[in-house]
Amino acid sequence: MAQSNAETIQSVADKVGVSTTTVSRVLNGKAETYRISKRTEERVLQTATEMGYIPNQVARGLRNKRTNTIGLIIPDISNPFFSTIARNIEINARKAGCSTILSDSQEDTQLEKESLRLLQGRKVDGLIICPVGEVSAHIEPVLYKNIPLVIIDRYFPELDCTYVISDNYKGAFDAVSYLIENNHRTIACIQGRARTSVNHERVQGYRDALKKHGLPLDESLIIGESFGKKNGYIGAKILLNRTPRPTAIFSTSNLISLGAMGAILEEGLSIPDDISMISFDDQPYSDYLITPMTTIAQQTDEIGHIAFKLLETQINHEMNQDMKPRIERIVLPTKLVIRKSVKTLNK
Amino acid sequence: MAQSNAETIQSVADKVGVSTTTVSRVLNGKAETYRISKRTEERVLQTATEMGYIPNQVARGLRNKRTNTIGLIIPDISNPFFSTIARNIEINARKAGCSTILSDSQEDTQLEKESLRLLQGRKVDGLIICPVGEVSAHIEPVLYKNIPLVIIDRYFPELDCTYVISDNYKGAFDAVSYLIENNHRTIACIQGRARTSVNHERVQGYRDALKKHGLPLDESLIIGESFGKKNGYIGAKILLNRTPRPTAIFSTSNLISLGAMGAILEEGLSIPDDISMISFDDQPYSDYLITPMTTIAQQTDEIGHIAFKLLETQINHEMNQDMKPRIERIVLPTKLVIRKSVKTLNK
DNA sequence: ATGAAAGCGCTAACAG
DNA sequence: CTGTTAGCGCTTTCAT
Repeated sequence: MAQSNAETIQSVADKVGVSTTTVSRVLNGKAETYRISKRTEERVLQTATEMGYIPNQVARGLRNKRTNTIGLIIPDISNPFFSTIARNIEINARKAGCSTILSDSQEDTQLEKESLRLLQGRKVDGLIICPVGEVSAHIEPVLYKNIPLVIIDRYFPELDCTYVISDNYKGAFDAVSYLIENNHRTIACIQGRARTSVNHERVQGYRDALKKHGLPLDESLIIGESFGKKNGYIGAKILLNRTPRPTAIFSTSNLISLGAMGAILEEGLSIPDDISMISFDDQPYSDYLITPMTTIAQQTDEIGHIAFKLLETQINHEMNQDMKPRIERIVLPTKLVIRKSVKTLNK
Repeated sequence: MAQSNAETIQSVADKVGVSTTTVSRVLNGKAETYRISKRTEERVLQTATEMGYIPNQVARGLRNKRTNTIGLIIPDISNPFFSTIARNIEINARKAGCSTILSDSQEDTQLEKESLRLLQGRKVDGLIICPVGEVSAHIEPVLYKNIPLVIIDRYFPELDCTYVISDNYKGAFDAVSYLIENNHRTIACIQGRARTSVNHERVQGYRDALKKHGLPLDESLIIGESFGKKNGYIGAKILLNRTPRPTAIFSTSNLISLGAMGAILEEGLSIPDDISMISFDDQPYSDYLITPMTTIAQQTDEIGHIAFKLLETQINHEMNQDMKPRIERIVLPTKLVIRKSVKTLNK
């Protein structure tokens, strides 16, 4: 290994002239418990520092059956929505003395499955997964094995598992209601990956908002198949060439919106004069877009923070052989951030 | 551990009725080498699969002195510039059978130092660091210990170490030259974190472009102290209230630009009519900003890809006790992406 | 107040 | 063609 000549507890013990047991005890702060003399303790501590001794966590992990490591599976870490969550998870994990192994599933269930196996092999103490989200069968075994697990962003109704998500239904409902209140009647929806909870709930919020306000539902106004930029572009292209053209687009992700903006500009149209837009996911740049974007903001910081705390709880229960902590289902409220991308139409 | 009751190589061996050695050999694809009977091989393989056996990588790591793990230290994983790089590193690492331990240093040298220690304790096979970048003393020991290391984005002239960076000097030089060619004469520069190579070179590119075109250098037009959004806001605020007002701002990062845009809008000014802007870092949204931003694009995908490949080379040399591979200094060209944020002034 | 020895799960040297 | 044994670096039981 790169660090093959690294110091070991043995080399420290040799230098001080004590046993490895003593060194281990001192280094783990158990000098008191084992009534090790102050003098010995100090010498061990000092020698370890002098030698630049760094405990081998791999060996500790093997021995202790606890690696102080968590696994994090994310569909696309380059998406700022996910990277913000990842950041918060990592920062909280580290504060708790945990390292984070990152795995980008590239929105591919097969890769997600492999990651799961990989991380189990690495004996992570727990897992936080933002699943691709169409199927959950490969995640069930994790549950059976009692590996602490928290799911974020996309959940599975059929899976009895702690999760932290946004209130996607209400977020969408609020967004579309806002469009309707501004007298929009032909409202399109560019959806993301079908058969994910996130998409399902956002589209359901869209449907129900129309219904609640007594508007007809035109299924052909719901279009799209992924949360990516390209899908937004294609979706908007199609929608813009419909007659009558929708007066507003509800976009179910930040990247979809970017793609849709591309299409709208390309068609020589402007937001909100020719078409209004409202988008899921607030971003640092939302204020500075050609038309400052009215968005549904999610509490990304909180998602990461809460997810780790819940995982930590599970891990501690597991280690202490306590009975399993209760399954938590955290749904965080979203917030409508009104900017300039929605025009008030005449009645 | 969460997975305390997981299958081991022993339980597989027991079930098949062979020794652990045989199981290990089969599972590591060495059945041929050790001339293990086809029948035994098949039974081992099948039994392992049936039992859902997953090799314990912690134990393997300890035994093999190779963990198939790399450490990645990044100053802010929520910044899309870094998260794109991280994504490419993770994807390439995984292809090579390596897991990535992520550490967010939060632009804090002290945390970076701690991460370094942590990752060494975890016996990573190699490290990719995007350093905070002001000092390098804490990184030197890594080099002494012959731990494979690749530095990205920000490097240290005094450190004899492989790195992958962008041609920041030329990028900045090109950007400012472009402004000058468009007849700008009072050009401000909002800089990032002082005493980082990235900042130094970008500012130097700025200076030299002015010089080359025979323009005077006004030090008071160089302002700022971090790569963050807030710094951009403050910097622009100050610059806009100068008389005469600069006609253009060269912004040294994507986040600085966002902050600067905020200040410009707040002052009721418009880009590029009242003030031109050119910014380092191309982003998916650059096209859709209030004024589509003219940028210096870096090859973020390549940075991650190359960094991992170079690290892999070092790791393999290290493992084979070959002589050390040569230190590589990769400087990737940047590209000027012209959009609408720079106005051509009258001569 | 301290140490010897066993063992976490795995691989490799050596032995047949 | 297969198995026995030692040992990676650490913690902990048991012993003194």
